[in-house]
Amino acid sequence: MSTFLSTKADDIARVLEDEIVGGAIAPGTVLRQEQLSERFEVSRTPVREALRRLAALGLVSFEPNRGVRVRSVSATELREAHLVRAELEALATEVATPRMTAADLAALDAAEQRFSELTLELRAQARRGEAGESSLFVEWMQANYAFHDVIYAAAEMPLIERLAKSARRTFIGDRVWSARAELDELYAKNDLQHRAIREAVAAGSAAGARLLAREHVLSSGRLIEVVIESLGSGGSRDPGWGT
Amino acid sequence: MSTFLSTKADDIARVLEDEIVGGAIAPGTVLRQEQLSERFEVSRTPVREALRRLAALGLVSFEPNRGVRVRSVSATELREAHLVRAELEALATEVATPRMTAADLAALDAAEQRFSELTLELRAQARRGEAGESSLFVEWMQANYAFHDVIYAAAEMPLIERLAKSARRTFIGDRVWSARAELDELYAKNDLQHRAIREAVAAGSAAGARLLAREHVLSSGRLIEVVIESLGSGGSRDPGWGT
DNA sequence: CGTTCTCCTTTGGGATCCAAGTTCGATGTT
DNA sequence: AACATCGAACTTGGATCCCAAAGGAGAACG
Repeated sequence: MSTFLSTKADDIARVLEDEIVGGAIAPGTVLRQEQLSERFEVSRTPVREALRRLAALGLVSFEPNRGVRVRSVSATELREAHLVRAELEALATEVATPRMTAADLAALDAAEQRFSELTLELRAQARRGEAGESSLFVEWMQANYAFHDVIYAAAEMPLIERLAKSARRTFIGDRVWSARAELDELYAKNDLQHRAIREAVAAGSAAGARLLAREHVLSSGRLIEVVIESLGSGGSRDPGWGT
Repeated sequence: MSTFLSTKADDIARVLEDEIVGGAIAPGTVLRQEQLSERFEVSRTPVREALRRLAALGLVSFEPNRGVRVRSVSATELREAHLVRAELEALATEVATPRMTAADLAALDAAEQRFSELTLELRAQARRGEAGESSLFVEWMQANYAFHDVIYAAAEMPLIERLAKSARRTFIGDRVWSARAELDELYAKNDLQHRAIREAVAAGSAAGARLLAREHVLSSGRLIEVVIESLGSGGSRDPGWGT
């Protein structure tokens, strides 16, 4: 009955990690050690350990004697991340297909339904040409991830799961993007691809599911690029580099 | 004229990283903070930061209040790592092919020649049934990696390079393995595959090179499994888990 | 208008110190 | 002999205080 142990450094790292990948902390932000130690009510020691971990994960970059900066992802990095994710998800999907249980399939359906609903909302907004609230977009992305998570879980490949998830970054933050009507068909396509994957998995076609997953990730990469582009010059500069 | 800056934590992390992936520090070893701080002549503070980084890279596992342990890779983890590497290298090779310059190709040839020589040595040893010195095996693996590194460099995909390299672990350490004659053909095959990849790249066949790279990594994964197996019960226990 | 030269902030790191968790051997019990 | 218990000796996680050195923002100066 050991109370689930964890060090403060780990706790802090987890919180910051969520905030960074979730976009709550904007790329380019400089993280001050003292400020963090106040916020988490700890000394600088565990804070610095947590920051080291984030640096190793590639989320922040250490600039010796200058501080730690939240890395921003450039367009090319984003493209590369999607290429990588496409391959990894393709593999995970292939492996997962023959392993899917009825329960897994049900979970997949639930995730897909949620995703489908959010997609409809998003499309409605896009068609009306409203300035989108990014919160909806973020929710949509998370529902998307939830769908893929079911597959990862079924694949039972911890390494691949870790790597693929580390290639997921919210690059949107809390910026508002002006939804353009042309996005509508891209959203619709995304949803259809999920269904196709679902059916291929249900049919037990590992090879088919694999190809579909690959295409899906690539195409969702293109979607992201269009969205980013539609953000205008919202991208923060800095060819962030570091540890 | 900034003298190339780096923190002690980073230096320590790099050294330990090399020693762990290179097998100089055996899996399962517990790293004592005080001992490390003596060795590197620093206080415990930067040592702990370095360890956090290694933990984030998955090289060691933190066990709160117990210390850090060098993770050992299980057979299934090894298999997974090779599956992942196969996909990533396939992608990298595909991307690299149209980008290869004459200089890159020359570098590839040089790496291949070195690899080829070591392969011959290794095969001779294996055929004679001698107990192999693991140093030769390690050298051979490194030459192998050098070959692939040329391709990574040409692909210019930093993320993929980082991920793929993190999936490389020397699992052999400095244990001695009894080379078995049956390994001979596997070694030979490995070398032939390198040549095939080289030729496909030279011919500018991205798709061909991709397929060859994938097959090659998978087959070299099988080779590793056989070698490991031939090590007998040399594997250290511990379903290493952690941060 | 460009160049130094301050002063201030922040970081990297050392030295102590302490509470809490772990290890392990000694002891006692059945 | 097998087992449970207890208490020291180690280690770790972390706090605190300290200090040198590296940037950064202005001010002073040419």
